[in-house]
Amino acid sequence: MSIRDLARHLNISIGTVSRALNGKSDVNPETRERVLLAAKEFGYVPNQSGRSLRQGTTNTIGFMIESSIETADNGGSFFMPVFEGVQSVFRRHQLDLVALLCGTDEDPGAYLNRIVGRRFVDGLIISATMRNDPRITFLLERKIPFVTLGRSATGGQYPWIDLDFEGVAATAVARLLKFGHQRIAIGVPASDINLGYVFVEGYRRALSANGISFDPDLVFPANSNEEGGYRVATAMLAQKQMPTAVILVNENMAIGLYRRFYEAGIHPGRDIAVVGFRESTQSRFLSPTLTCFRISLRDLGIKLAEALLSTMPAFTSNYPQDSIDLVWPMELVPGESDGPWHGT
Amino acid sequence: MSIRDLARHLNISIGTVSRALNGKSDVNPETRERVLLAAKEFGYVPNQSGRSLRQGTTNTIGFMIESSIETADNGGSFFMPVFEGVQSVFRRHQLDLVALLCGTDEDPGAYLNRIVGRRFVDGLIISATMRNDPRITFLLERKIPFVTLGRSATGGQYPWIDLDFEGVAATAVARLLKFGHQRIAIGVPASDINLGYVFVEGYRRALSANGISFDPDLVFPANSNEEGGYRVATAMLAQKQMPTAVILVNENMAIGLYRRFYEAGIHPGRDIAVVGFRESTQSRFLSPTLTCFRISLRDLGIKLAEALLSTMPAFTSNYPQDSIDLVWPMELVPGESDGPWHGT
DNA sequence: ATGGCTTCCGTAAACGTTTACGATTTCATA
DNA sequence: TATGAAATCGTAAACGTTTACGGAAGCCAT
Repeated sequence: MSIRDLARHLNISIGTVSRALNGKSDVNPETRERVLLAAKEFGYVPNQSGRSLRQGTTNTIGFMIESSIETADNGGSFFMPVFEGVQSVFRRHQLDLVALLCGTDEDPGAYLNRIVGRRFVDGLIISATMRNDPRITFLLERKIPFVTLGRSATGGQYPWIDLDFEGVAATAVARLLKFGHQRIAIGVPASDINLGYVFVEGYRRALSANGISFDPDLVFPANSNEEGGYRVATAMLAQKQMPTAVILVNENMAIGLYRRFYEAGIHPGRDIAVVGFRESTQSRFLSPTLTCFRISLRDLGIKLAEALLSTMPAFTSNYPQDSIDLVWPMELVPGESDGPWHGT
Repeated sequence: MSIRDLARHLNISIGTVSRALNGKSDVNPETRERVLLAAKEFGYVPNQSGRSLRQGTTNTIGFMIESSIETADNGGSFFMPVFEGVQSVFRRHQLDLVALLCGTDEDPGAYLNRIVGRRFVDGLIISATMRNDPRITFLLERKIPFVTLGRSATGGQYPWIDLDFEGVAATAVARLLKFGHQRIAIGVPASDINLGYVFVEGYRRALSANGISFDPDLVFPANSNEEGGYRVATAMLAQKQMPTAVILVNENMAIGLYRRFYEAGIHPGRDIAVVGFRESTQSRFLSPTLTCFRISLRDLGIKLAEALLSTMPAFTSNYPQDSIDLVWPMELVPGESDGPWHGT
C-alpha cells in the first residue's frame, strides 16, 4: 500500500496525494477529503524510509540510556517515567522516540557513531553524563542536535538539564546539622559520572558554610546499587568513631545500607540517620521509610524534550532557545530514616 | 559523505563500491581493499534510509516494553538485562535494537500500527503479554515476524518464550507445605496480564496435587508493585484466620508487604513465610532476604533473539525453527523470609 | 584464430516519498 | 472580450542505496 496505489485508486497524481496528506495549501479541500478518507480506509501509513530519504530527516529521536552492570538493576525505574514525559511531547510533533541501550560489551562512542552515521535519528538525548564525555564532543562536531540529562565538564555549547544534586546535598547536610549530627558521611558513585562530583561539591560547600571542616574519610565511593550501600555501611562500621548520619545518592544504596546495619543490630532512624535520593514507590515502603527528595520525572522528561526541540531547526520557532540550561530543584520528603541525634 | 562521493574519489562506479562494501564476490580483491580503506578513512556509514528503501528491510528490531503506571517503577530492572541479551545476539547480525515504549496515553494497538506501518522495524519482541492480546492478532495478519515474552491465550501460530510461573508457584507451594504451612495465600497481578493466570493455575494444581482444596479467599489480586504488596498484607491481616504463608509474583510486592507487616509488628520469616519472585540485587539485601527464584535475564534475552531470528526469512537458515516455544525453568534461592511453621 | 568461460566492472532501474516547476482551469476585472 | 491573478493539479527530479544485466578484457582449449 504505497502512495502510488492510493493515487491510482483515486485517479489523481501521487503529487496531489502527497500534498493532500501533508496539509499543503494548494489542494482542493474536496479532493483532500477524498484522499484522507481513502488513506484511512486502506490504512495507509507513509513509508518512513522513502520519506527520510527525500527529506533528509527521520522523524525519530533517540534516548540513549545506559545499561551498565552497575545500574542495570535500578536504572529502569528512573528512566521509564522520564521516557514517558519525553514521548508525550514528541508525539505532538509526529516524532517517534526510541530508547537506545548501548550494550556493556560495546564502546559507547562506536555505538553512537553507527547510530548517527546511519542517519537513524534526528536528535539525541544523552543521559548518565560523564565528567569528560566523548559523546558530547562527537555530537558537537557532527552538529547533531542533542541535549544531555546531567551537565558535564566537557567543553562546548550545548543544552543540558540536571537535577540539583548540589542542592540536595546541601539541604540534607543542613537538615542533619540541625538535628545535631556532626559526623555526616556521604555515599557517592565510584564511577566518573558527573553527578558524583556535583553531589560531593554540594556536600562540601554546605559543610563549610556551617563552619565544619571537610573530612575526606567521610566520603564513601561505591557502586550506586544495593551492594554499594552495603559496602558503605561496612566501611562506616569499621571506623573508630562511626558517623551518626549518612547521605546517599540513591534509594537502592539505602536498601543495602539498611541491610548491613540490620545485620549489625543498628536501627536506621534511631541509631543512625539516613537521607537518600530519590523518592519512589520503594522509598515510601522501606522500613524505616526513607527521607529523600521528590521529583516529577515525567515533568523532567517534558523539559528535556522541549530543550532538544529548541535546538532543532525545524522546531526552533515553537520552542525558543532561551535558558535551556536548567538545574532542576527538588523538594525534601521527610521519612522515618533520620531524626535528632541522641547519642553520646 | 555518500557512496557517490566515495566512488568519485576512487574513480570507480558506485555499483562497484556497493558490492565491495557488501562483500559480494564479483569484485577484485585489490579494489575491495581500496574501497574498504577509503570508507574507513572518510568514516563512511551507509545511509539506512536509502538502504531500507531499496531492500525493503530496515535492519532494526523493536522491543516493545510496557510503561504502564503500575510497573513503571520496577519494570526497568527486569527489562534492562533482557535487552542486553537480545542486543548481544542482534549485533552479530548487524541488526540494531530499539526499545519502544508505548506511552500510557496512547493505545498500544494504534502505536503498533504506526510503527509497523512506517516500516520502522523488521521484527518485534512483545512483552507483558495479555491473555487476550490484540497486538498478536494484528502482527499475525500483517505477517510481521515477532516473538512474545510470555505466552497468551490469543490464538494463532507464533513463537513465545515464557517464564515458568506455573513451576514457580508449584515449587513454592510444595516448599511451604513441607514447612508445615496449610493456609498459603498468593498475590497475583490484578491486570489481564497472562502470567497472572499461569501463576494462579500452578498454585491451584500444586495444592490439589497435595490434597488441599483451593480457597479463592486466599488469592489476592493487586498491582504488582510495593503498594500492591502493602494492600495484600492489609487484606491478609483482615481475615479471621490469617494465612501463615504467602507467595508473591514479584519482589517489589514483597517490599510493600514487609512494610505492612512491620507496621503490624509481624516479622516475615518468623511469624509469616514469604516467597517471592524474582531474585535480584534487591532481594538479597532485604531484611529478611527474600526466598525467591533465580533466572538469568541475559540468557532469556538471547533466547528471545534467537526465537525471533528463526522466524525471519533472512536468518532462518542459521536459526532452525524447531521448538521455539519455551518455558523457562527457574531455580529456587532460599532466603530468610520463609521457614518452618511454628504457630498454633 | 575462434569460441567460450571467467573475472571484473559500469549502467541504469528501482524502492516510496517530497517538492520545485510548469500547465491548466477558473474567475474577477478592465 | 482580453488580461492577469488565483486555485488546483500533474510532471519529473531527487534523496542514497542495491542489484539485474550486459559489456569488456583476459585466458585457455580447440
